[in-house]
Amino acid sequence: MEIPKQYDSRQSEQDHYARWEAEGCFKPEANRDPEAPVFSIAIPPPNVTGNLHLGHALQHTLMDILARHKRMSGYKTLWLPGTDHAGISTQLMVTRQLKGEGLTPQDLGREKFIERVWQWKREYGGVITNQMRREGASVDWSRERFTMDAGLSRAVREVFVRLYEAGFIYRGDRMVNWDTVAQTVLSDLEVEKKTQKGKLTYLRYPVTGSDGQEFIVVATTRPETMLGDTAVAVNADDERYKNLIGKTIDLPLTGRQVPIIADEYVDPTFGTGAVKITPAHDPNDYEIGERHNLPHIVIMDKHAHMTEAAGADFVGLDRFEAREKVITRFDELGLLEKNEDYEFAISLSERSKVPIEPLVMTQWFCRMDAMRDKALNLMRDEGLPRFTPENPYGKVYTEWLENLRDWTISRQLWWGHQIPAWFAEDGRVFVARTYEEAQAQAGTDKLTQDPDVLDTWFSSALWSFSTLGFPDDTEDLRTFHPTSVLVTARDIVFLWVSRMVMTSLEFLDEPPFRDVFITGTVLDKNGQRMSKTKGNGVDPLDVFDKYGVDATRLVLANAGATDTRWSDTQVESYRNFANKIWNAARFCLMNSEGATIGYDFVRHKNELTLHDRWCVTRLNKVAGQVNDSLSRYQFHEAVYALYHFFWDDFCDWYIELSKRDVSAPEDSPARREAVSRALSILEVALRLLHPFMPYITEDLWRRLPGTLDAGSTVLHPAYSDSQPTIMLTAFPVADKLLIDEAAESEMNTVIELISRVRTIRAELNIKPSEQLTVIVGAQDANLRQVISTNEASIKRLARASELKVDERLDAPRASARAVLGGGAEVAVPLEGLIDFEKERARLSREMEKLSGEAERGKAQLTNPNFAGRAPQEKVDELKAKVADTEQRIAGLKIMVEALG
RNA sequence: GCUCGCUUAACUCAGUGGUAGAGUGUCCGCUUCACACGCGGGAAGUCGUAGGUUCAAAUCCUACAGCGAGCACCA
Repeated sequence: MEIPKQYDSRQSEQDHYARWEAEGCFKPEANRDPEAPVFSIAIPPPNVTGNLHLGHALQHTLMDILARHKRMSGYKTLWLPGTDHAGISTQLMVTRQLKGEGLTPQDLGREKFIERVWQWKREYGGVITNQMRREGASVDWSRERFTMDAGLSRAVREVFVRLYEAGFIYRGDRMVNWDTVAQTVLSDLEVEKKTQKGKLTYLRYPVTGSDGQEFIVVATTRPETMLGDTAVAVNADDERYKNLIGKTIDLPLTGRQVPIIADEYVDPTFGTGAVKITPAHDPNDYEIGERHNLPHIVIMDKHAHMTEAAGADFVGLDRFEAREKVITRFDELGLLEKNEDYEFAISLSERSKVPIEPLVMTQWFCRMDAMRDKALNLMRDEGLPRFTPENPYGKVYTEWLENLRDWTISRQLWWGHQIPAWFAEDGRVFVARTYEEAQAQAGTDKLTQDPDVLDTWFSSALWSFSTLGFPDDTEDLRTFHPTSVLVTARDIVFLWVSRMVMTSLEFLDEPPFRDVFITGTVLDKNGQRMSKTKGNGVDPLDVFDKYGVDATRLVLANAGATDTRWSDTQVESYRNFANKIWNAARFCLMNSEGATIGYDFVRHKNELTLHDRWCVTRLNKVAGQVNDSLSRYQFHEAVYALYHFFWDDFCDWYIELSKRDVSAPEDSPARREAVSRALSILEVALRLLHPFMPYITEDLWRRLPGTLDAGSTVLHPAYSDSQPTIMLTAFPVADKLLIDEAAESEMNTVIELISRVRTIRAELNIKPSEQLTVIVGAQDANLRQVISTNEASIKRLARASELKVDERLDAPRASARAVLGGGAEVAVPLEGLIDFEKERARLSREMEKLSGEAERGKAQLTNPNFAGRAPQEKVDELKAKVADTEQRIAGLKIMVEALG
């Protein structure tokens, strides 16, 4: 046979993906059953500038498992791929590229710049999608979407116009988060809080008319903003300041007098109980300013440089330089009370990592209250979307929605969806789907479009339906929406998940998905988040190269919703598993002449060996478990069940026991039958494994005899006119006719007997080549029957030349002994090898252990409370267990006596 | 500050109201005709601490400790 001894994952990863794609296996149209149920997933579109990381690989693996499982189960399955235009990061990236050529975006102008971004996208935008092919992702590439393509842009304009017309979208002046590096406004969700060590500076403000004798002291982390103060606020109930309310202070360095006002916001117990108010540069101060009609003095520009309003001494300074200078000046004036160390939370731009500057600006906003309420109702009335894991996501989702504020949707960028609003020369604004429509509305062609673009998440919020053809009423939209499940990372539950729910309810009157699965986070081996800055990231492609895609997928499937520390040893163990699968198949194939798959275990029920019946039972139970686990998104359960079925049941027992028949004479029917059965079980196992390990299963499946024959394939009926591929076979389900409980318990007896003998061998250091005599004593006739019937199996795996079975254990004194369940006893005569003392000690130790168990069991049984209150089933269970244990103890006692 | 999660064998993690499991590692023995990325056998855990509920708690409840996450933050 030309099959190599070791599985080469790279080889099989090369061969199959292109064919699957070319033959249309990923397309829902492959399913020809008009009645087929539908399963659809919209991919969380990765950032087009990005490279694949393990977080993507995790999400994609889980989605692919679900998609392949449903597809094989006969669902018309669509997994729709695509990428996101990622406004800020893409623009920054291309800007950086230009910088290398000594150019700025302004040098190019808007149009040329955007062209340049598209050029960049054409060149590098395919990186991540090609990496997805390597993962084996069964997405329908013919439906790939990009948030900036024509269809999605149209959906964005449509939604914007409708929301504007409904009064949800408005343009207005409000305090916003300004990113001084990216030069754009950001939404609240794009701002991250970080605790930072800094200074809390206490400034003395002289009360007007007190001749520098009376001060009010304020504390601040941003002393430079004092240049824009227009009030000092105190709490009306604060005795210390009550008499000052209504007076003014002389604001140092500015020559201004500003009022002392009373506001509830001020906490008298914190700091000095007096707060400087800078309405133009602080969100809280802004609110207070609104309440008291305070003037705004803008002392900082969009680059965080001081303006002329800050005074001649400060104009042009950076905010941090200004801070130092203010402190110095106060010190010089004797107005610096103190400057103490302080830890506080600072707002940083998620993207630029620089402190956010709160500024009052004219921006576009979206009112969220009405849409929010629909989403909250959906959760309250129908419990949708259903989050897995339920905690904490169901709760934080709801809480976040309840506290939702208006959404800043405009961005001062060039790359993105330009806002469909046009201004006339007189300042009037016209919102329309097209320029022509705006012209018609305005009655003039002297219109300028708003230069701003929309938040990238505005287009992402439409992703579940814009990708399917919205606003047109397409067949795809009718067929595949709502999608079945969303699989995504936890950091975008608010940013994306909640917004998709709101827009979908608003525009389609239905949720975008019923289920949301939130994946865990892949951490480094020390439990740290992987990040570029820390340099602790693991590149999935390296892992694929080293261990194979299939092995990597198993690690990720096993992680599921749980945070997981990445370790090579885990991938390695699954790489070994893949090799195990390879070699099990290799064994079957090496003997496959004249054999075929598709053995009918029901029809040949009476010809089967015990291990056949047992393995088929296990196989069907595992099929049931896998289906059940996947329906609950418990990926790790499915992986566990498959791993242990394949390795322990199929390889360690079934194949080992099949070897006797498989090594029968070449052309004997017994041999062909045995190999056909093994091949058939293997074939079903490969199908069960396929969603998890697509490459190795396809590779091996194609080598099995009979799989590629048009007449005898096991393709799912819905795909009967497709080319044979394991992808389109029927996913196995548990077949009651093939579950044989008696076979399981009989096989357990055989396994226990063999294991006991093996243990004796190992403990007494008997050479594997030594053939033993095994003597069994059992009162139970059925037990004797089972053992006799499987004599050949037992002899083979216990390496025994002789097996004697009788009602009583009749063995020479010089024997090693052990007890089995059901009152059976086993002895292995070992003349000259038995150290009677040691043997007695060994048996006594065993006896002690069992005695302890029996004692505890009996104590429980005699406890009237237990007998009275525990369910009968549990009582019976324990009774049986104690009886068996006592039987074993009795057996051991006799054995010790037999040693003399 | 609030909310949530985690704490089980040396390591990484499953798990369940009824006498503790896996993988890796470790120890012993193996060129057993698919596989040394393997085969057979073994050792190894007061299931974070303290209470409570229960016939029975590692599992449910309460408090505490440690770790982590999210949200909100007071100048």
